[in-house]
Amino acid sequence: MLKARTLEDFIPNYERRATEPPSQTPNSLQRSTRARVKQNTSANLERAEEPTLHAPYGYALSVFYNGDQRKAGVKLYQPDSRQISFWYDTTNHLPYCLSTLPVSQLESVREITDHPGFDHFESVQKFDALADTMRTMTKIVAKDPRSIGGSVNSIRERLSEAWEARIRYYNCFIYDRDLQMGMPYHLRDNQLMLRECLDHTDQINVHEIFDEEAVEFRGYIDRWIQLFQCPLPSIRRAAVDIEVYSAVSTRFPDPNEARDRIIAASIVDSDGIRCVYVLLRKEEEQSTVAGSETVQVTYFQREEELIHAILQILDEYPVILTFNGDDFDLRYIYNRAIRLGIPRQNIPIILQERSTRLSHGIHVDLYRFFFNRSIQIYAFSQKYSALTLDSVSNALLGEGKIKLETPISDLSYSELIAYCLQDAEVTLRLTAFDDELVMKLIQIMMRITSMPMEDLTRQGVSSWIRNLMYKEHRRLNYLIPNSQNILEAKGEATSAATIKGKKFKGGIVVDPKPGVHFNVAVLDFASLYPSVIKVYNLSYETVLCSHDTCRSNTIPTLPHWICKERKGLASLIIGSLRDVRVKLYKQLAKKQNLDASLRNLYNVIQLTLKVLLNASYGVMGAESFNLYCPPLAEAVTAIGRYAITETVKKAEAIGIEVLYGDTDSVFLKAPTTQQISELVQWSESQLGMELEIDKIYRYAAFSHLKKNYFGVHTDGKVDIKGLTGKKRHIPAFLQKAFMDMVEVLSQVQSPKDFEKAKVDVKEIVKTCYQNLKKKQYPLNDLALKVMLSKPLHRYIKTTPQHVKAATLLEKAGYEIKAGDIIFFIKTSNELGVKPIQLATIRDIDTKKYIEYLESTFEQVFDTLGLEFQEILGISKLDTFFM
DNA sequence: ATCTATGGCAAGCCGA
DNA sequence: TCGGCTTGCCAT
Repeated sequence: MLKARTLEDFIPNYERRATEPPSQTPNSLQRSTRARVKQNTSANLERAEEPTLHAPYGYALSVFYNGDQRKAGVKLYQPDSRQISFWYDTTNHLPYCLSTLPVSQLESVREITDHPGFDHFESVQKFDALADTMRTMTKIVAKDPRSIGGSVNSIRERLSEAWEARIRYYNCFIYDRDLQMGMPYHLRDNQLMLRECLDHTDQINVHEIFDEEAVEFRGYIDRWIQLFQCPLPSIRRAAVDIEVYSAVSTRFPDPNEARDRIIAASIVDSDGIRCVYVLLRKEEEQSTVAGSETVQVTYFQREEELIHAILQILDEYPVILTFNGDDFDLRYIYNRAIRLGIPRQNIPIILQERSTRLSHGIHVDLYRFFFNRSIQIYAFSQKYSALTLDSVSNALLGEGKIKLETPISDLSYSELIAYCLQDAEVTLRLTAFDDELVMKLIQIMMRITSMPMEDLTRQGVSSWIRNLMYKEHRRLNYLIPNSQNILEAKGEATSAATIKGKKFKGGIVVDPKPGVHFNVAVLDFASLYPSVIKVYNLSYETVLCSHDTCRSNTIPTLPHWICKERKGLASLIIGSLRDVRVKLYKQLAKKQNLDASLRNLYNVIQLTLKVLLNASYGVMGAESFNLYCPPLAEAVTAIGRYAITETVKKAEAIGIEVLYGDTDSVFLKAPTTQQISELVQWSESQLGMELEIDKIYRYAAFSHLKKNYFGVHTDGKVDIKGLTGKKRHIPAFLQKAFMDMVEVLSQVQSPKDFEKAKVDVKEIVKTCYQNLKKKQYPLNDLALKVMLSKPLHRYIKTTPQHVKAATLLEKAGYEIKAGDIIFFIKTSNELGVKPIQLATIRDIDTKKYIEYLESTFEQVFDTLGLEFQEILGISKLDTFFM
């Protein structure tokens, strides 16, 4: 149980200091007093009542440092007033770093004691996990964060060795005060107090599910459940989008220059308010298009007025959503406002190097959030690949941007209004669909990682996991090691990677048995790597630990040993998160007797955990991760390889044919129920890991290639893995023909159905071939679509075809940047390619396309016993002379 | 200032 | 012409 240290036990952090002198901040949750951008009549936005003392709680969304007050501040979202309120630190927390030198010695270092920001020294005890010993260290406390680090004269630059000196101050504050981001707090005597809130815990029988676990582990489980069972507020928010006049339509307006006028802005909020502000571009012009019942349109004669109206909106909402507002919309608004002479202090926007923030509310740039690879892959199963508002919204909402035929600057007012409004509309809806899935995901992830909303939505998984781990270090009084300390103590990886250039060996892929197989069971380990980390007590401090007595506790195939004396932090954290996901929330999400909205919530929780867990092993092997530990990463994969090879051996030993396997799965040919359950039980008892049935294929087809197969579920749904026909970059006509074939194959019930299916497939390919020869496909369907992963000039070693095409585009005056998807066709001219914008149907190289058709279908024909050439009734020579 | 990992395939580039 | 290498996309 959690009784040893409950959430309340951490609150005295605040109470203990209640006797200290009151700060200059008033004793209440206060609203920002900067109401300088006064309400404009153009927008009919309801303004909530001033918060009263009877609405005394708010959800911690963000923490920042206020330089004037020299204090950390917290932005809280009050569900009652639906506004942001501010709380400033009353605990006198100060920035610091640590040194191994004793106070007595440091006192004579004048470079530090004379530093204008120096405050005092404190002798502290810290647990050094790498050495498994307590250490006496000196806390060097400063008056402000910049005195610790961030300038050339900072204290950390004057020390030969500084510890915990590169942690942002507001994060340090969060860790030390155990602030639970995303959780509700109320105020008592100007102290922040965590608000009690456990919803629906009666449905969770924690004791039963996690009965066998050790006390330490149970503590983690209980803490996670407390975070997840607390209600999530629906946050009042508005999406904002602007349009800028542009004289040259292919040029993107420069947000740093902000030379051109802002001609429209749209605001769509979570209460259904939809407004568009439009600039009248000719003197004395009258508004030409009226609003409607659902859209309020306001016309402005002067751009300054329009900008003031936007600034008011930015200051009004607790959360402002944009799509690429960091780099464009908010940056443009700021610079344009400056250019028009609006005083800096009247602009509630804070420009930073890579992000743009708001002084009052919280700016969430959804582009940054959806750009996150883990979010793309694990939360949204790679449903979108191009990182544009149009692509993301089409994939997730089934609705995209309005297609434009004319440049923005030539649109009529009504067209401009519709276009601009749609952008804000879909931006808001990206956070609203599926019962606010994205907002919930963000809030849950904030609770797990203790990160402010702005940082969480902008930073990647390594920073999420770093925050999670750091906070745990501080909670347990562990010294946070420097990257270099870990590397010195643990060394590099010892296993040789299969792929040249990689640092260590990864997962195993079992050679597939080619052919069509009926009744295939796919078994896999539920979150293999997190399970390995949990079961084998893996963490940077437990791998190759300092105890001689642990050296006998080795792991398969590696010389590494694992600590037997102490539980590893990563093992406890990742292991408990894994268990909470697999044993609790995945089950709850499936429980039919629960209310649909509750099931949905539980599903978001398990999805959020999935996102985090899937990245948890990867960061351990990433040099950029602050707790980078190569022996740990390779220990994880080595144990993973052991688990899967032993499983294959065991399956074969009990008479099951293993058709294929990849990293954490085995594909079994027609196993009996009894065989499966024997294997599952063996895994549980011998490996300590849960092997489960992932899916059953009516039939699956393999070629001789790894990571290339398709399987048809019992309900006819088809999985296609790795086959070219499914890849994003191949021409649409091929994708279409391939999907037609898949449809035919999904109908196959038994071996005898294949004869009919083969006839249909032949027909599909034949039609495709004839259309190609007759050049009957539109150019668009023939384009290859390849992403430019870096700027053109960075392609040094080779010049791939999409780079060739992009270069032609650039010469033709198009702006080309990294991340763009280049559409090009294969041509018979010397270069071999042309960007689609510059090509006509006459340019296409028919022979090349027939080759693509062949290679794409050949992957499947291999397994079905079909011949491409034979289908077309032509010889190789024919294709050659075409 | 920012960045999860390795294994595997198709296609094309490019130097020997 | 061959084979190693680069690139992009995908599997897990």
